[in-house]
Amino acid sequence: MTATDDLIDRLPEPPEALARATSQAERVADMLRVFVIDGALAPGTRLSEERLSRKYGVSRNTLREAFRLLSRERLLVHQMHRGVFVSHPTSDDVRDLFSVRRTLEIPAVRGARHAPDEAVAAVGAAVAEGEAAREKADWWAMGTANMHFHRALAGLAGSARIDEFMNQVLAETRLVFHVMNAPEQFHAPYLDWNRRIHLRLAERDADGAAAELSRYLDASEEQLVTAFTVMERGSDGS
Amino acid sequence: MTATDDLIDRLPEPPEALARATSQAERVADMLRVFVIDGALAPGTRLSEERLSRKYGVSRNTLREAFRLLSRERLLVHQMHRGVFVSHPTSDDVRDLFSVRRTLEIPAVRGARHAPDEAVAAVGAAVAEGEAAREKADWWAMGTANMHFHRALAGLAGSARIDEFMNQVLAETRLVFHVMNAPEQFHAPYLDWNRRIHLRLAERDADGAAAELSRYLDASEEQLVTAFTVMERGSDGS
DNA sequence: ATCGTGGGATTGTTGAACAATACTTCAATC
DNA sequence: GATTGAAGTATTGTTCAACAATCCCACGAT
Repeated sequence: MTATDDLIDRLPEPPEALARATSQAERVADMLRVFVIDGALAPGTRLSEERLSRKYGVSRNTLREAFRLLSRERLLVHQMHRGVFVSHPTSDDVRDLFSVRRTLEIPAVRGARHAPDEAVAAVGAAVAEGEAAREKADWWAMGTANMHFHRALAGLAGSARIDEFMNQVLAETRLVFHVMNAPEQFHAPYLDWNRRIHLRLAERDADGAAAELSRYLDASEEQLVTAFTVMERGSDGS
Repeated sequence: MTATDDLIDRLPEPPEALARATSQAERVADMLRVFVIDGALAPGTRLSEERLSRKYGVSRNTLREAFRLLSRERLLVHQMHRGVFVSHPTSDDVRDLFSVRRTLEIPAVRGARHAPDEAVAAVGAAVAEGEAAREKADWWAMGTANMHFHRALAGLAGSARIDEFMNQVLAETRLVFHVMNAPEQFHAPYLDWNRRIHLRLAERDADGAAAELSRYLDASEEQLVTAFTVMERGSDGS
């Protein structure tokens, strides 16, 4: 045990990125994930193995690995011998997604008394991001900011697994907006709500923030579900 | 629209299994999952693609698809150009797992007032299963029953996504017991606690049940983390 | 209009090949 | 004696081509 060893031991922890040089399949999955979330691939679209593998110059096997990853995130659904399709959430899914969000977000906010300041600051940053997007009337960016806001709320829990789960849930929630044609103005009314919630958090009024959030989620779910059922009734060819 | 159509519309919903004839990769994943959870494959073990594919008569490509599935469940970890290994959770993971379980289970129990009777009955069934296992001094079965108990608690929330997430969390929790050598007696003291929680639930005293559960989780985490840190200190060759 | 029955297209799985990377061994060096 | 450097070896990453299994669609028979 020399002095050099001591110094090396005191070096900072390795950045997470070091562990994983990304594989081709993951890169393909990342690309497709963006396509799905951004709506370049509409819900219900079938993803042909042959065409995609030719288009992006990867083998079918690699592509299939990417499909598996995204299926696990519920962004794609895989049907035996039929192929993979972009998920097409139903109103039941919407209800389930909100149920999950209530479960994750509200306890996280309520427990925010013990959350580190940076976590609360992340919430504030997302609010600011949303307001900046509203200035520019950039609806798509507003949706993204809203996602970041709720991700930051869940992040107050300080759990890596919850963070990951929440990411999936939010990605799926975004799909819901693509299923309905009227996507992004939905977020606009909620911006002020976001700011109120952050204000409470900043004052460390966790219960107040949680109560606001609860009402927020109720209202948002209500609005989405009604819009959704109307749409489902309409597109149902009976 | 004939009378026949009417009758067909009224037929029960399709059983979930119908949608998915299982693929080979999924079957392999199912098998490996059991191996990992039951401890036939110790944490840290490397899974050689070549040997496994020869042993089980599947191609490397298929095997790799199975690996991806299990990696997503955190039962295996994949390192580029090194292979996949059975996960080896740390005490940090234990804390995170309990954080998740608190987040999922406690709200589910607290909201159990509106849960259907069958969901509460499932909790009772898991308690009975555990007591039967204790009779026979079958520690492994007791662990399984305890898993079922907590899965049933999370099931009170009535969300498909939470059910799935909880399943993963519990599978991972089971891995934790394999990391420590003294695995299954840990469950024994908690059986009576389980029964108390179910009793409160049956009386629809949701808050009381949630309070009991909260104490349960605190105690269980405390016990596991201490055992774990002792062990980590020991195996750390410094 | 409904029900079989093909043919055509797509996915499921395999096996082999080669490239890229990590591990091991051993000699050279300080 | 311990560390470094440079082989060779083993394993994974990715692609490709082939064939089997299954689904979809269109056509014709009832």
